[in-house]
Amino acid sequence: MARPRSDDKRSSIVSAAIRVIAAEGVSASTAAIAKEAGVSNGSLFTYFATKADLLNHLYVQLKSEAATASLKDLPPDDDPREQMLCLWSQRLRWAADAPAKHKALAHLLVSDEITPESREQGQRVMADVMRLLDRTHRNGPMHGASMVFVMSLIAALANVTVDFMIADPSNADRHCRAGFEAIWRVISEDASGERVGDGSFNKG
Amino acid sequence: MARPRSDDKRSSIVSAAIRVIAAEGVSASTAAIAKEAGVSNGSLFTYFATKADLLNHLYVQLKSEAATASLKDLPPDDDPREQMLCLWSQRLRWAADAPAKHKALAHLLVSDEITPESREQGQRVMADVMRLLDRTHRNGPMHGASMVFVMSLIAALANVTVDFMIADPSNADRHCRAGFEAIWRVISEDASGERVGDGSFNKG
Amino acid sequence: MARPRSDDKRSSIVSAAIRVIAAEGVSASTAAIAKEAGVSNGSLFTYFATKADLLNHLYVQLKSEAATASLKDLPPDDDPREQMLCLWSQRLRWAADAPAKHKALAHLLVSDEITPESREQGQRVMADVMRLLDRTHRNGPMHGASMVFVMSLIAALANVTVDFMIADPSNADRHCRAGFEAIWRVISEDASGERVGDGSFNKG
Amino acid sequence: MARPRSDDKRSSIVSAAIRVIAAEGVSASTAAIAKEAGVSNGSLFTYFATKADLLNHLYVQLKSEAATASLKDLPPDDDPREQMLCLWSQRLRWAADAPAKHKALAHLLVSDEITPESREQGQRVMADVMRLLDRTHRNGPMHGASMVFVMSLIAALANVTVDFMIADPSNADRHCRAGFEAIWRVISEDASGERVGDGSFNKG
DNA sequence: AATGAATGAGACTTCATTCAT
DNA sequence: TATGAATGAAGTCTCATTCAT
Repeated sequence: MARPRSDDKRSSIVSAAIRVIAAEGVSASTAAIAKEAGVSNGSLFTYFATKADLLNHLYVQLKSEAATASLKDLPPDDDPREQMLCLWSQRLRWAADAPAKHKALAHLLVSDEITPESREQGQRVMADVMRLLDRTHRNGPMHGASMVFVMSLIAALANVTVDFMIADPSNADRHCRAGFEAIWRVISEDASGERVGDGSFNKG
Repeated sequence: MARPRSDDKRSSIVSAAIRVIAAEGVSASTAAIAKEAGVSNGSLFTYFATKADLLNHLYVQLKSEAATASLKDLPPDDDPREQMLCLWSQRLRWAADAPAKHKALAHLLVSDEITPESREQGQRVMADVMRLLDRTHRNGPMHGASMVFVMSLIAALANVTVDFMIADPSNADRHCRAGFEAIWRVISEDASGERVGDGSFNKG
Repeated sequence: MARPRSDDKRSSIVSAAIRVIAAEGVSASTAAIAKEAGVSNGSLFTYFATKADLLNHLYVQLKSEAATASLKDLPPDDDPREQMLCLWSQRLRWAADAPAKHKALAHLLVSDEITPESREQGQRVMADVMRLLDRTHRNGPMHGASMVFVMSLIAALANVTVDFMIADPSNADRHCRAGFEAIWRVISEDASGERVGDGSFNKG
Repeated sequence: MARPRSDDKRSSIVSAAIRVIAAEGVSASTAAIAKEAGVSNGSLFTYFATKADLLNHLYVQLKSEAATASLKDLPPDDDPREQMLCLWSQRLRWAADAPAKHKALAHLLVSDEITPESREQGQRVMADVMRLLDRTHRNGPMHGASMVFVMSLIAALANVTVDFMIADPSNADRHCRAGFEAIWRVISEDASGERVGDGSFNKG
C-alpha cells in the first residue's frame, strides 16, 4: 500500500497509541487509541491495516528510539567504563523522561502480537549497543556466558532501574547510578573502585 | 450430602489455567480454561466467582510455591554464599522445571487484575527469602540502595536466567550458575573468587 | 408426584419466595429464594417442579389469602355500604400489614408465567367477593358496564390505595377510607352522604 | 462524512423494542429487539449504550407521547367536565390504538431499571395534565386527599379501562365512556346527571 | 429426601474490522 | 481520504434444572 498522505496523522496515531497502551496495556481498544489521537475509528486502519501492525510498528519504533538515545554523543573509546556509563545513563534517562514510552514498550515486549520479524528488527537496531557491550563483556567475569544472555540480564536490570526512577523521580539519578554499578559489576573485570553508597554519591 | 466440591476439579481448573495463561496470557478466555480443565463453562465459576478471583488465586499460589521451593533444605547459616546459591538454584530449578508456571506467573505479575491485597500476600510469602537476602545485602556494595530495589534487580535477573534455562535446557545448569555469579557480584562484598566459565563449572 | 414429606419446608419456600419476589420481582433467581428459605438449591425443585410452578402456586395462594381476609366477619346483609366498607378495609389492611405479599402479588399479576388456569382459579376464590359487589353494582350508576370491568376498576383502586398505605403508614387509615369513598361513588346509587375530608376524618 | 447515524434506524430500534417489550416484558433480550428491528446485535448499542438506556428512553418517550395525545385540541376552559372528558378520551384512545405502546409502558412503569431522573422527567411532561385535573379535584369530594393520590387512582382506572378497550375493541367507546363516568364521580362535585348505560350513551 | 456441584444455553456488552457516504 | 455506523464473533457471567452422592 502506498504511504497515505498525512505523516502528521500517522504519528499522532502512534503517539496516542503509546499513551493509551502505556495506561491500559496492549488490550487497549483501537477505538480508544483513535479517540486519543483525535482521528476517526476508521482512519486508524488507513494507516495501519490491523491492530497487530500498529503494535509491531510501535515496537520497532520504540526499540529504535531507545537505541538512538543510547548512542548519542558517546565519549571516545578509550574509557570503556565511562562510555558504558554514558550509554546506560542516556538509555535510562530516555525512558524515565518518557514514562509512557517505557511502559508501552514493556507491554509490547511481552505481547504475542509482536512477530519474529519485528523482534529481529528490534535486535538489529541494538547492534551498535551490543558491539560496545561486547568489548567489555569479552574480558569480564561473564565471558563464559553468551552475549545475548548478558545482554538480556542488563536489559532486565535497566527496566527495573527505570521503574524506580519513574516511581521516585527525585532520586532518579541515584537509582540510575546504583543500577549502573550493579551492571558494571556484572560485566566488568574491574569493579573494585566504586561502591554504591560511598562518598559523595550518598550525599547527593 | 451432595456431590462434594471436588479438590481434584478445583486443582484441575487451576492447572489448566496455568497452562492456558502461560500460552495466551491473562487474556485467555475462561471458556478456554474450562475446556482445558475438562469442565463446563459454568463450573469454573463454581470454584472461582470471577475470572479476577481465579487470576488472584493463581498469583498467590504460584508466588507461594516459588517461595516454598526456594527455601527447602537450605544449608546452615555459616556460609551465606552457599546458602544464597542453594536458594537461587532451587528457585530457578522450580521455574525451569515448570515452565508454564513460570510463564503464567510472569503474565500475572504485570496484570492489573491482581489486587493490592494479593500483591501484599505475595510479599508476605517472600518474607523469609527477603530476610536471607538482607543479611548479604547489608554489607555488600549495594548497601546504599534500598532493599526493595535490590530485590527487584535480583528478581529481574532470575527471570531472565529462567528464560534461558527453559529455552536451552541442556545448558540450564550453566545458565543458572552464570546468573548466580551475576547477582552475587551485585550484592556481595566479596565476589572475587569465582568466574563464570572457568574451571570445573564448564565441565559440569 | 406424591406430596413430599415436609409441609414446613414447602411453606418456608413459599414465604421466602414472597419476600424475595417482593424485593426483586419475578426475575428473582430460584437460588436466591432457596437461600432465603434456608433450603438447598435442589430442594426447591422437590417441592415445585419448575420455577413457573412456584410462581403459579404463589399467585393462587395469595389471591386466596386476600379473599379470605376480605370476607372475614362481615356484618349482616342489611347494610350494603357497611358491609362493603368492612370488606374493603379488611382487604386493604391485609395487604398493608403484609407489604411483601402485596408487592409479590402485584409482580405476579403482570407476569406471563401465570397460566390461564391459575388466573381462573384466582377468579374462583374471589367469587364470594364478586357476589357481594354485584348486589351493589346492579343498582348503581355503573350497572351498564360489565361486572368484571367494574371489579377490575375497584381492584386497581385498591392496589393504588394500598401502595399509599404502605408508603405512609401513619395515614394508612385515612387513605383506606378515602379510597373507599372513591370506589363507593363509583359503584353505589347513593354516594351523597359522605365526603372525604369532611368532619372528624380530617382531624384524625 | 461517514454514513450518518440514521434516525430511521434509531426509531426502528425503538419501535421494535416497544413491540418486543409489550410481548415479553422488560426481560426481553436485546438480541430479540435487534432482530425485530432488523439490525445487528451490536448496532443496538450504537444507539443506546446500555439496555437500561434504551428502557429509560422508551419510558420517557411513551410518557411524553401519552401526554401530548392527551392535551391535543382541548375544548375551552369553561366546561371542566367536557374538557376532562376530552382529555380522558384522547389519552385512552391513544393507548387503545397502540396497544403495544400501552403494554410496554405498563411494563416500564414497574421496572426498576427506570431511574429517578427518568421518572421525574415523566412527571414533568404530565404537568399540564395535572394542572387541569387539579382544578376539578380542588372542589371535588376527594379534596381532602392528596393530589398525587387522586392522580394515581385515575391512572389506575385509566389503565384498567384501556385493557378492556383493547380486549374488546368493538366496545371500546363504551368502556372509555364508562371509565370516565367512574373517574368523574371520583373527583367531581357534581356527578348526578349522567349514568353509564343510560340514554344516548347506549346507542352511541 | 436432601444437597449443592454440574451443566450449557443465553444474557449483555465490547471490539477489530469493513464499508457506505 | 476521512468518517463513524454496521457487523457479528467472542467475552464474562447467570441461572433453571439435573443428577451424583
